[in-house]
Amino acid sequence: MTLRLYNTMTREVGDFVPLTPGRVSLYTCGPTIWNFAHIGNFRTFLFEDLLRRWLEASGFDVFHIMNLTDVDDRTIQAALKAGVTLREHVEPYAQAFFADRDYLRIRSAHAYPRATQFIAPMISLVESLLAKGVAYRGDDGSVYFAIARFPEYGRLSQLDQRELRSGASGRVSSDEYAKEDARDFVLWKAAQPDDEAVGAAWDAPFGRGRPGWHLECSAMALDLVREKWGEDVLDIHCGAVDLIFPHHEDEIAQSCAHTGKPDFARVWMHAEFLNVRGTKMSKRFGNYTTARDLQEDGTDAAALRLFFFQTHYRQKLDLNDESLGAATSALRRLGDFAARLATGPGTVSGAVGEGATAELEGAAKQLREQFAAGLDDDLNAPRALAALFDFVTAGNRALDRGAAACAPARDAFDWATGILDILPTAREADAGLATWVEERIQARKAARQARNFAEADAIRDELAAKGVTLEDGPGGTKWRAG
RNA sequence: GGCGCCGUAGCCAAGUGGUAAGGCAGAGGUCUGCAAAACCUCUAUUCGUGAGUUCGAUUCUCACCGGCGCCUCCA
Repeated sequence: MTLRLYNTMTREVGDFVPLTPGRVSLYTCGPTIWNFAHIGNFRTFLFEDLLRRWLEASGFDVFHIMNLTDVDDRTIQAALKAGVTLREHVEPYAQAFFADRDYLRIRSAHAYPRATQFIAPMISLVESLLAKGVAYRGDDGSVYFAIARFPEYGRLSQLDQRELRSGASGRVSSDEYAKEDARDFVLWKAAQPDDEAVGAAWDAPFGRGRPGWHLECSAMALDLVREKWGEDVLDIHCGAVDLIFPHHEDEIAQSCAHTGKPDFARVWMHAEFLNVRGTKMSKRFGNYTTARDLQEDGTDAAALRLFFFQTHYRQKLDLNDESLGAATSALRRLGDFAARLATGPGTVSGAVGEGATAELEGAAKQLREQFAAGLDDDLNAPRALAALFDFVTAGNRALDRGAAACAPARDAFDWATGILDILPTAREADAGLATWVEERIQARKAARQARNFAEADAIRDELAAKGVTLEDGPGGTKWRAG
């Protein structure tokens, strides 16, 4: 089986071949830490988390970099408004992002570079581009990249096939007069009073100022990958679809003009948006939910992961009132099965049990194959999940028939659920509640033995009122809260 | 206006040139004192509409309808 990935550059799914066999440099555009990230942002980060995990599960040594954008219009304006320095404003949001990341079980990247920590490499990059003649100093003191001098410009977004309508997005700022061409983008912005006020200006040979947004990714990625492996091309570069143009297009222009290499990244992958009733989730539209909102509502992070993974990453996904609830129900099914597999008998004697155990082992083998086939196919998590649920059904059936919860089944299930990381979060049971529930269960047991079912049902109702569900099984009565 | 994506059961969502995975919800059954969980069965003759290519299309082509995204600092 070979991993195949969709490459935005070629608009095709192809075999993934890293620059150097066995290892992968993965650069993922991170959040701008001017505020809390919303779960639309996290859809992309969760997709990248799965990519990272699957690459590692496939045997690659992955070097994962995620930048944190700490200098841009939004961070500066927010700091200004709050009356603090850029650094002071941004730090709590960086910490909040890490906390959200941990809550959502996203594996930590190996590096979280911030633009302000890489001023020197960015200045070098600008100097290189100036020396090569693809950048110029505008009348306003800013440094711009001259698109006209980089013929390859537009390959990623197929710009050659389209007509740019300036201002069509309605998000264009006004100070565009200093550029030679309206499409040129800024590499280094001449310092403004607002920048100075929050400590967001640095001296450079070509004038005091601050880095443009696109510059940071090129400079940090090249710097870190060179330091790590001595390379100047990334294996995979990810982001959400809105970054294809202009962000990634501009990164390519800067980086390739500098390195002289045909590619900045060998594979470009982009996640689709999370929509809310048809419109993309966005701070601008006010239709957003943050990770901490979900956490406060008691949403299991695993349910959100499951919800996201049930839709392919290149497909728009709509969040509505029912979607998370449905994922929570599905999660419970997985959790119940996990518990059953973990506590079930390890060995069973007798022909019936043995036949069923063989069946369970067969299902486990199929799980491994189907799950891998799904993820190998451009990270088709919905297919992988279908394989997982097929295994749950087959597993329950086999266990019902007396199968032993054998090691091959446990290992395959742990492997698959571990890669997706979608088992319910183990909850710290409230000690007082547990004691009370156990006491009530004993009382009910006594009532049942006395065949006083009215009393037994009353106790069950009493527990249900507290959100406790009972399950009578051969091994006694089990209970579940919430 | 340019470029691109999407439209599959009540809801969410895979998918293939040869006749529709999975999840949620729902119905019936087995088990149970009754439940819960689990298991079994059922729930799209059909994949936005129309036409075309083909022995055959949900899957390819065209048109149309509907939704969405990007078009210079939005994950």
